[in-house]
Amino acid sequence: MRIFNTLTNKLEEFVPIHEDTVNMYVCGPTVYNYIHIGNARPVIFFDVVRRYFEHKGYTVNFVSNFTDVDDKVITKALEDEMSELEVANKFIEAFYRDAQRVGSSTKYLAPRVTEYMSSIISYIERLVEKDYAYQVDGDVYFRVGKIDDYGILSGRKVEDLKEGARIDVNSRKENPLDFTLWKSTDVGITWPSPFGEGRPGWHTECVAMINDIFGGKIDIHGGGSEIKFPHHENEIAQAKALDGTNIANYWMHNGQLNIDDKKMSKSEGRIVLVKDLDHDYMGFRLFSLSTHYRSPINYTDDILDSYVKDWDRTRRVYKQSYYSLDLKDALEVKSEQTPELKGIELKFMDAMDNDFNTANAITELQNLVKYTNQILRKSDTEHALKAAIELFDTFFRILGLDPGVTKLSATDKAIYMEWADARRNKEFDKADRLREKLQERGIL
RNA sequence: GGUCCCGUAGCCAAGUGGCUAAGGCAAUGGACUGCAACUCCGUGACCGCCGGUUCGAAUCCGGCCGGGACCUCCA
Repeated sequence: MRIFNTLTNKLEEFVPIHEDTVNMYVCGPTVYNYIHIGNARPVIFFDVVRRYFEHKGYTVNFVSNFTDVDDKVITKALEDEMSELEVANKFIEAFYRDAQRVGSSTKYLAPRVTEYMSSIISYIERLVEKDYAYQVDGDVYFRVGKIDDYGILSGRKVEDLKEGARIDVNSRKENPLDFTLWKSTDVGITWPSPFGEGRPGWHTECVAMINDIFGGKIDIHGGGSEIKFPHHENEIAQAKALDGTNIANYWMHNGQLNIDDKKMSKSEGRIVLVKDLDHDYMGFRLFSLSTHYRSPINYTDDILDSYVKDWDRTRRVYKQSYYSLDLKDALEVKSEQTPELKGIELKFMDAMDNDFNTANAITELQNLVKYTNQILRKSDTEHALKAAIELFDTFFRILGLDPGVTKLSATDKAIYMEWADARRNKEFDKADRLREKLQERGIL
């Protein structure tokens, strides 16, 4: 299985640190608002990464944090006259709801910054002890100049960065590239520390948590490409300062989601929240996985609509197959693999093995849709249909898609039989009434 | 200004040196059908432009045009 490692910019064969286990960490949201569809992209993609590793038999230790202390959280708390904790709780709850709506599992470890304050503080202390960080009036900054290959992840050179850096007149930093580890402040929530009252900068939480939870280097560190620099670069710098590692063997970054070919912008009204997607969550998930994760993806209502239709088609054939067996009480029939199904399965897994090429995997899902529709039109295909359903189940489990189909009740079956009889007897008025009933029940 | 990415049919999108360039949506012709819906079969591409490398390029190199990201809080 190959993964594109953004640390080396190469496709690399995946070799876990511990056999049969994948330790992965994905940078999570800052919880000061409802998540938008751009936030949902890594939530969906890395969920699929985990699902695929699990499909391959790995135990996956998946961790994704909540940044619950930060300027934006504090500002929001002041605006809404709530405590930071209340703001965080509100939006963490909303996050879980939205994540589940788009089909992502929320059963993973989700540490909060506020729960790891002592780890973060001691991490900073150790950086100071090793002289990789310095204190100025209660602030603590990281000394970027001490890291030889700073810029290794984002492919930047320190000289280039200096040219682009803004000149901060009141800077207390030795070097404009140095970043804040601890910020002295009296606005909003603060914690006592050896450096004074204040709160941590953004860049230390992830490394401190990874250190605490995993006790060292992990297999995969993921996140959006826009936080490659400076956030992930700074994580690497800190870890390198403390123990000389890159924290993770494989770095994975997903591309951005744009709206109308432009970056999302709250101020320009170009933003779509997950909670406002109405009921098109599975269509959105399909859309989100239809472009390779490293490429940018463009959202418009029309584009989403075409995937909503595609998903309708997919769940419809699944539903029809399932019900056609259920109506004959044949759901437990022995499945019989066909060469076509085998070919579809192999190509699907090949695509996933090749750096999680979900776009090509979805093509195989679509091929499965077409093939299943073909056998559905033929008679005496129960065994192949059962195999097709099983393959759908596998694909759905890996991609996190849920067709929401369950067994028919005795009443459902009775109405269906009555409808079939009425049609056979050409009692069309009666048939139409029954058809309507079946449609209401979501069976047709 | 610095660093980097992308440009494939009306729309979305795979493919990154070699059979007739996947797949979906839309459109359109046909089949099926009590009417619908669904479904099936068929129909669509001078791969942004110009030049180069090569026996051979959508794929590699150079230039141009167009779009975008990061460098600054932002997933």
